[in-house]
Amino acid sequence: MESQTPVGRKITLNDIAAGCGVSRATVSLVLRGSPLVNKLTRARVEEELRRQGYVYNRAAANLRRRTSSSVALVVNELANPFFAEFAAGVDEALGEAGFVTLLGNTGESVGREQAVLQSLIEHGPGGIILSPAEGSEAHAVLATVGAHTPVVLFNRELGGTLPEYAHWDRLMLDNQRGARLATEHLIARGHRRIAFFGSHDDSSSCRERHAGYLQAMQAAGLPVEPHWRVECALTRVDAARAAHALFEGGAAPTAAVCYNDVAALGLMLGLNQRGVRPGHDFAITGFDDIAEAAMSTPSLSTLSTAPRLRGRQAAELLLARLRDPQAQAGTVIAPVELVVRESSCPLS
Amino acid sequence: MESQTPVGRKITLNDIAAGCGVSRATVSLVLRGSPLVNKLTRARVEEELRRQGYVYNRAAANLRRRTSSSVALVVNELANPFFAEFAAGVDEALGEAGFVTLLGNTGESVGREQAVLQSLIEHGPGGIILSPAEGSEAHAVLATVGAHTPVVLFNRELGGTLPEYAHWDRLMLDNQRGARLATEHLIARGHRRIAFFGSHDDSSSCRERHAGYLQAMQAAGLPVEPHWRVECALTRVDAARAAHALFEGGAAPTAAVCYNDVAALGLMLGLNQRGVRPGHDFAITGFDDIAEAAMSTPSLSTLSTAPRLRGRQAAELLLARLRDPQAQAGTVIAPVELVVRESSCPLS
DNA sequence: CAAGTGATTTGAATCGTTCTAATAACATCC
DNA sequence: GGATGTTATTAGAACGATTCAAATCACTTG
Repeated sequence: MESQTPVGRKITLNDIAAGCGVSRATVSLVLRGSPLVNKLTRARVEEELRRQGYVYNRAAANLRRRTSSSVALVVNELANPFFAEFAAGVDEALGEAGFVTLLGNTGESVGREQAVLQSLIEHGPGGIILSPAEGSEAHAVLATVGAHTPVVLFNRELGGTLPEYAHWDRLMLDNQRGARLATEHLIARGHRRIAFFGSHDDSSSCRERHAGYLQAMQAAGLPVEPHWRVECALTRVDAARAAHALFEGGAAPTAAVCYNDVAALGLMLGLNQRGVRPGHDFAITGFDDIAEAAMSTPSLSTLSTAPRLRGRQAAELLLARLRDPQAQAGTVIAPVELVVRESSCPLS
Repeated sequence: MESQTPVGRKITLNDIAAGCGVSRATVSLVLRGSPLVNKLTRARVEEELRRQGYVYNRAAANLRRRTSSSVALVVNELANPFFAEFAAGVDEALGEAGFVTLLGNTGESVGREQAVLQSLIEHGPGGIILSPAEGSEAHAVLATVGAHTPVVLFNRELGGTLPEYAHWDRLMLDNQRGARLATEHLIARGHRRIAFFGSHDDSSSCRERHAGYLQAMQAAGLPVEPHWRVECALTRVDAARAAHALFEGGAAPTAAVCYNDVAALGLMLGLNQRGVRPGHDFAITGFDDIAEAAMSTPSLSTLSTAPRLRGRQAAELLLARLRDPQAQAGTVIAPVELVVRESSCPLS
């Protein structure tokens, strides 16, 4: 029967060393599989490790080695499936590399973002993957994370500008192109009065998508009415509420390019409440391709972003940076792909 | 202009102490707001802290104090909105208490669960909140986390039994009662041939829900056909695929109690593909009340579990345990509430 | 003025690792 | 036999904080 210790102090290298008559240093070498140690000693030590139920104290090791084995992941809305998938991807890739994920959720609040970053940075993560809250400012973030910890920005830019010495990497989606593709698609289906729905212009990704939309509209020589730009918070409930604004004012749109899938699904709900049938009387596109997009009725035409893959990619970027801290900072623009489903019906 | 340090070593207590001519001990006292230190010294030290841009090294402090300021959160499927919400709730409550969340996602794999727990435990979390993967065994989990780290089990039981010395708390949903309520509701709406759809019997929560269903059926004197129990993985896609099995064999059911919302939404999709209209020709109930439940067409009748609140609650349980490690281990059964929407139509 | 008091400050040990430089034991070579 | 390697092992100082006992200082006070 293995001797287990139901209660008592934690086992340390000293206990093991004492337990089999070698020095602490030797045990440490065994732990890290050094070739310097004799086969027999190694076996004896390993047996003792098992017997006493030793567990490695990585925090102590990190302190001594001045390294880190964690990465902080700070997202603006974990409850959004896009970010949940993203987080799963990040955690997966970090885990494979032997890192652990420190989670922080800001709920789209700049204040909480500050608090969360502050708390996480004190735990000494090797780096930070940050999807900023709307309205988050570069100088504020830099002030709390400091210049020592590498940052990968995901999804959104920060407000203001970073000093040159902070070389932060970026992983962004091809927002402008995506929104342009969606708009062109709706135009090709015969729509001429097309709205842009959701989010706020505070967010860089929103501005980019809006720009793509405008680009396509202008290229097609189509006019754009002011009341075709409706802002809302990124929840289904708020999007449903905001839907009605599309029909107040002049000529009502027959289609909408939505900031993302959550906004699009909320818009569908709002339209249904008005008796307008999405995918029938009104065409809609989303952005993200979250799992629900394929499953909703009507299914949602959208831009696929492969959030889990993006998560892995963000993790890879950070790991690369940790390997080479001096490398030139880079921006990766992840491609997006138009997925046509039922919601982007032709003009009836 | 504040002097910032774009590059260089990390600032420690020693730097601060040297920088304003006091001892390391004094600076430490200032940091923790001790009343022992003189007002003037405190001011001088605080100024220096700001000037040098000091950041606290919580790992070092934890090592010395033999405490922990982190909690590991291990979930079986982060991409499931139910768990994403749960995670957000956990992180929120832990953050308020000054703890940081170490994330681990197992993707419903017992192997990954082991690996994830192993890696997390080495970072010395104060405790673990675990929603086990299907088929996870008590003795295996205990062996890797050890008896020193308190655990709160959420949502599912582990297989096998725990030794008495491991007093782990539990936060479970009132699965049996919930499923019974759902079934009784469908019976009250006139259904007599009711299926139980989704998940696998490996999972304790699934067995409990199934038991609740059987209980209601028996109480109403209704027969249960074997092919009315259809298992599937907890993704919409697999649920949609599995839907067809309901109609193979004898008398087809007119309603289904689903293991959870994801299964229910997938079932809807599968029914639509067969030309059966959920909420019209076929009644459905879910479990969890994820955000999409209210938004789907038809909207989904389900059992509300308030996942974010459960997350907070799990965190509270763990924090209470950290405050009093010797307290009797407890099991909390969180109430669930039937939310009637469109999907549970009367028998047509 | 010696001793007592309260308010501040500090030296040194410690947490559980890693790592450098030193030591020890033993074989090899001229 | 002494110089030279080779191979295994280890003592002890870090890492960046906390903490306790002890020291220092400025005042009272009998």
